[in-house]
Amino acid sequence: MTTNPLTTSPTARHQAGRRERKSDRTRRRILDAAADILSRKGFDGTRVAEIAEIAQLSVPNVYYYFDSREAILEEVVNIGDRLALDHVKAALAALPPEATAMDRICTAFAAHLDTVLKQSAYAAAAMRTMAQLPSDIRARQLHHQRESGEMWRGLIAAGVEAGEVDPDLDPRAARMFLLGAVNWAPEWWNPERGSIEDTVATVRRLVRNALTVPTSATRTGSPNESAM
Amino acid sequence: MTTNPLTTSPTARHQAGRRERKSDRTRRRILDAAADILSRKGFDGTRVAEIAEIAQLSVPNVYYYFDSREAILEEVVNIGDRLALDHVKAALAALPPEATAMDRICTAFAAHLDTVLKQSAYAAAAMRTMAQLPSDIRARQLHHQRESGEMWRGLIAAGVEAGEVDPDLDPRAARMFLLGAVNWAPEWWNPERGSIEDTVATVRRLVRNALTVPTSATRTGSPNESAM
DNA sequence: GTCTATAGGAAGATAGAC
DNA sequence: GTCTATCTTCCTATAGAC
Repeated sequence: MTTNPLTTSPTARHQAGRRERKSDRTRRRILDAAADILSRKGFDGTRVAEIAEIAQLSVPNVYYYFDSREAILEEVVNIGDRLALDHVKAALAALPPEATAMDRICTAFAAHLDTVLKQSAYAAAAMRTMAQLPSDIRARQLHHQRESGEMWRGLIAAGVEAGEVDPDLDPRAARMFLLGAVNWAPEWWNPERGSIEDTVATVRRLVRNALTVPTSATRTGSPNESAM
Repeated sequence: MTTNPLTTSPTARHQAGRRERKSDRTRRRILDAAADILSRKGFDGTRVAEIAEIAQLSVPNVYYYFDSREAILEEVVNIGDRLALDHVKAALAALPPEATAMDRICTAFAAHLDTVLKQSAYAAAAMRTMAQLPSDIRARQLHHQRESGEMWRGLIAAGVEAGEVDPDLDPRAARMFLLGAVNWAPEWWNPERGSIEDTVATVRRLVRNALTVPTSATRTGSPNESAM
């Protein structure tokens, strides 16, 4: 979970342990810079001149490595999507077989939060700019979104089947609300106000509470008691 | 809660029930268009030409009403912030005196969600572009943010004091996670996949579950069991 | 109040020398 | 591979007629 997130980049020619060529490192500096800006300023706010400045090269030099501004941003988003999914899958795979469905759900959200906060500006950028992407880029990443969607859906469904998740919750809405909670974190999280570990621990507890079947004693009336 | 959100706009000359002049209506069309685009495309993605197109007037005409593009967007954000806070306060004021601290918290989040989803593109725009705003605009809205911050902090604190909110949760992180969940909703919510009322009901239940002191039976180990 | 025409400048992208 | 110089397009904003 602490390995270099880009050794598995779609563009990496040589995989395992092989030392990057200078060209690859420059290309990567560009992507790193773009991911950083994209996650902070959004799609239209990400300027090639600023990417070049942070990556410490000239604007034309950026175009030596990429065909267009959009091509850079599309690759950032693709890497981010993949990274987020891979980290969640890796965290799930590391769980002992006796882990409950709820353990798996909490671990998945915790891993996703860890990714967008610490592991990868790419993932943060991908999550925070989804709606802003031009339609052609969105279309090309659709199959990828579907894969993540199915994973999250499956996790929650397993929890419901096991009787560990509150069956009165709309599974889709609950899933999206919790993903939103986590995807929004880069907006407010500040290392000076609390460590990543504490924040991740909070989200674990919050998710577990939120999804667990409540004891009737603590509830007042039906879920729809007052519509607003 | 269904009154026109802009009769209380900072720029409205005549308040209560007085009919708007044509000039005010045009001004408002511009703001409406800007709010819509801003909430979808972010600060840098909002173009004056597109505002003009949606508001059905020419670009120079927009500049007859506003000094600059930034002036439009700043007013949208200010209105949005105010609207969101006012709607939450109104919902809280409408609660019966016997409402518990947890009732108040759920009602507040429900009202906020209702605002960003249904009542106001202004509120959605304000919430979703906070981090993208130029620093001068951010500075001018800071006092406003503080007022909301204090309200939310107070609601949670009251819940903890009343013994209704899980004291093991970090209050700030929990508050920000739940606000994120709600602010993120415009990204995925779709009227065809579920009504606003159902979605609001889900968030009520989710928030109540998330913050309620859990029964020890449903927990496994300490909150920090596995650090990831 | 609303428009057509246009100034002025920023940003994406390319040419071509080194 | 990297740069300086430049082209082109798009966008903010203004001038000035109606």
